[in-house]
Amino acid sequence: MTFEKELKDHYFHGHEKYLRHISVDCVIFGFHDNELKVLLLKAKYAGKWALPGGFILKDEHLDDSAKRILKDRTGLDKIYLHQFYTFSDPNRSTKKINQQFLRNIGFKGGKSWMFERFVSVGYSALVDFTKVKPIADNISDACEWFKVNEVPEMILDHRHIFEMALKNLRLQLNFQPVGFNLLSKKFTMPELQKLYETILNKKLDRRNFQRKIMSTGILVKLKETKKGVSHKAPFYYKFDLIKYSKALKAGLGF
Amino acid sequence: MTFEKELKDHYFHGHEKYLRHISVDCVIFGFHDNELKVLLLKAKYAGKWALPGGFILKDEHLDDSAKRILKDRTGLDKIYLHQFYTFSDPNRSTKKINQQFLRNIGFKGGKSWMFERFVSVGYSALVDFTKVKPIADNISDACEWFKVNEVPEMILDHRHIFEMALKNLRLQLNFQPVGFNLLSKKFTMPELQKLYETILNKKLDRRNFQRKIMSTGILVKLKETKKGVSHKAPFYYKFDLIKYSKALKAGLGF
DNA sequence: CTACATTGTGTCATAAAAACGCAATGAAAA
DNA sequence: TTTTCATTGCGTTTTTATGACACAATGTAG
Repeated sequence: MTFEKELKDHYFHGHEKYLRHISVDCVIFGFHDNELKVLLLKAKYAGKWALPGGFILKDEHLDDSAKRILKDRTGLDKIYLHQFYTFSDPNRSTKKINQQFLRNIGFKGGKSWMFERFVSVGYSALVDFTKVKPIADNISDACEWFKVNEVPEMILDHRHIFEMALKNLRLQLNFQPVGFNLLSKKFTMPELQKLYETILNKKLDRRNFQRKIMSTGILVKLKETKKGVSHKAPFYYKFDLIKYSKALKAGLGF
Repeated sequence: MTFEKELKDHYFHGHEKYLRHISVDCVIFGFHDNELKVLLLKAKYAGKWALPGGFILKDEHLDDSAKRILKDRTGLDKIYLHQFYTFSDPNRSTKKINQQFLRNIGFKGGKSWMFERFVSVGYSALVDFTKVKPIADNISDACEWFKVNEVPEMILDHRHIFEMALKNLRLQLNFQPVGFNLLSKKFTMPELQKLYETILNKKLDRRNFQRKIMSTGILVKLKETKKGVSHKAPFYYKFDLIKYSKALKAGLGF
């Protein structure tokens, strides 16, 4: 099938395959250059950026939809996604956007399930920036990381969805393996501290942070130090996953 | 319209009024006799208990749906509802239940939007037990409070939904006016402590609890004491709403 | 081989939390 | 009327956690 034919099929027959009125949007966080980032797609023709989102197969758990959608739209695979909120403002209609989109690719309007109201379920994920290679799908012009403090204009209520995800991330910090998911296997103490500072949006005392995080027992100090820094080389650490998961049940206390 | 005609209309024309595939379920908590309780409806014919739930008008925010549904099904009005999770297991089908229901009231099967898959959005609320008079609607046999540790068998995944709501309540305790919503205007210190103990599911030291809660400044001690207890009479307290809402922004720390 | 930015470890003062003591109270029992 | 008893209100002591800061150690750049 050609791209145009596929699209037309999606607009006029997609409701045979997908549930009406329900969609999923994913907020993907990464950490790189000591900055928290979010992964966005540039919607073709609309010109604005969007969260990777999609629709629900008729017999699919939303958790699985989120995984599939993320894979299809960005290439990211085997990512743990976490549902955080459902957005149901009746004005969050994709009708105008979708009609515009259809016109742009040469179709006249008509009736489509895609013009109807959608309630969107928000999922978020934390990924190891260095391990993933995002690839835009064919209805997007680009797929890029943005610093969370410098997100561009987004379609619909995607900015609101993104902000809720960020807020939720703060609440999760003490109860989910946020550090493990966002950092590489091994990392330095300043890197971990910067991650906490970014998510909590406040400065922490370097020495007190070290004492507190080490007292939880979730870290193992490695023999290896970071090379190529023009000052005292910091040690690498890794997570003790067993102690980490135990500690998370009670909460870390940051 | 007669009851039967209304029902038939709902089954075979409801989709013209409501969104397909989406529903709302409400978990209503109350506190009475030093016990946390949940409000359930007894589904007619099914014999099992259920959370008060319902459907979404085509142009309605889910927050408003939840309010409307709660009002219609239990009589509770002006209740602050809080969305906590969306349940999307593809097996959570109401098809069998609804077909049984139709047969029981004398209709043969057929095709109905009510037989299709539903994704349900969970809302929870905290109400002053003494202030509300729950009234069952006409598709329920009863509307009753149950102790959270003694909930009866429920339809579908309603037990799971209820348990998620209870779990969520624990997280809210430090950031939402849980005490204010669940207790009467005035209350004693042991009552407040019991509420915290029930929600947190652990014993607290009476003296340390008093000191900690008073140090937050959210309570005002009244002159009045509780009458008719065969031991030292405890004082009544009320919330200082301004200080309470300020303190909640930073979290109470329980 | 010195300068420099940064790390690793430690100390001290203070605040918060946990554990416990005891007199006061008010209805019920004697 | 007096005593009993469960419970409240207010306190103390001990332990633990937090915040603020000092200083030596280290790896590269100049």
